[in-house]
Amino acid sequence: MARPREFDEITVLNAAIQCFWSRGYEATSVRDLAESMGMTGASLYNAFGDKRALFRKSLDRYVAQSFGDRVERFEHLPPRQAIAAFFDEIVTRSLGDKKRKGCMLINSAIEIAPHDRRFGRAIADVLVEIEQFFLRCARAGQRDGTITEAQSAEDLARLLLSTLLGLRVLARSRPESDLLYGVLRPVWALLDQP
Amino acid sequence: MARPREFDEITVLNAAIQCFWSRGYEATSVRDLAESMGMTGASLYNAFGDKRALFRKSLDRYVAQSFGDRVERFEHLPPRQAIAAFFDEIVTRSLGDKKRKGCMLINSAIEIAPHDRRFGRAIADVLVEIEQFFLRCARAGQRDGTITEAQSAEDLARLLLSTLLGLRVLARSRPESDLLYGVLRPVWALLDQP
DNA sequence: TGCATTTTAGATCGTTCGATCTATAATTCA
DNA sequence: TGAATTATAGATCGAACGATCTAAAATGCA
Repeated sequence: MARPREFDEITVLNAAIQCFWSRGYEATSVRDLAESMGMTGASLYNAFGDKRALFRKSLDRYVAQSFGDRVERFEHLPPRQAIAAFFDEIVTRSLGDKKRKGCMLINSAIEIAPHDRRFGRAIADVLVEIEQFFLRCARAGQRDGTITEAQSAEDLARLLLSTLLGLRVLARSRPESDLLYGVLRPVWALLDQP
Repeated sequence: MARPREFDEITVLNAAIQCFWSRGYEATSVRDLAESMGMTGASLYNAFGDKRALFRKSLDRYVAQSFGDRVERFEHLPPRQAIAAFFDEIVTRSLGDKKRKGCMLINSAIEIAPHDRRFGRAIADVLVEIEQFFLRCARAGQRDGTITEAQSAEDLARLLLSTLLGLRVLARSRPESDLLYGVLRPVWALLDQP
């Protein structure tokens, strides 16, 4: 039919993710994006619409890759272990995050969710998905006796979600091992209490 | 000596805080600021230096007003009550925050701390101050028997700091009463365990 | 009352922003 | 092979950006 694209959509989208992830939405210019993606501005607009649409596509892909993949890898573990593995990976990645990019989802929740209804809804929906992952773990753990029943599974899931967000923010400004593991120790004590 | 200023520094700084607080640093233009502060761009630059210096002054004043004032009001309470009052106020304010501005300190920790060494250090220092407030409360509560000794005061302070950040992020995208109080219930259970 | 000093208002600096235009190159289908 | 379609490159659009300049206005001190 027509001339084929010279770029690979996945490759250039990964480049866009890196831009938005490390600098945020406002501070990333279309010229930054075009250069990093190895294409001209015209091609970028032709392929993705506008800056906002490209950001949306980048964020969707980021979420699918990071959170979706993590759930997939851990969900089949024994529930108490799944929670531990999930947070261990978060802390390990945070401590190794030299550029302090943090989590693109949470960065976006702060920077643009409150100013854009569509993004706000999309991001809130992902937070609900994460909460529900924790809820499934908490319920299964309560059933098999590895997680306390002193607190409702719903509240435990809420605490774990809040802890995830707290760790991510903390790591962006104080990526200290003692601090991050220190946050988790009381949480583990709570999950494990009789 | 010279012509006196026509503006009140506190008044215009409060206006600047509102701008940066609701829109963030990058998305706030100097023209936005000048109009909200009721002065011309020239006066703004003459009085505050540049946009970055104005942001710094706004953030310092915000921190002194919000966190400093809160510590002052709660620090003399019985320690367990001080912690409860602190978080009750956070949740109440978050639920009543129609414009979802969140916390300017935490928004800044995400948006600019990683990209600016001076800001990063300043913001990290405030997070340390907050942690130390929680640490003083935890230690005093352990002494008077109102807070568990099953966890170290240091770890309890870290958990409370993380919970504060988590609640603030959560509230910005899902300001739901059940969710925020649900995060806190297991934390209270942890503090109160024998 | 003039001189020195500072703040004001308004225009404007050069740069960069997101976005688009034109023209050319590359492909499929008839 | 020619017509139709789409992607490319490079120039460029008007608007907005942070920041500055000039000149007028307002003060204290001599």
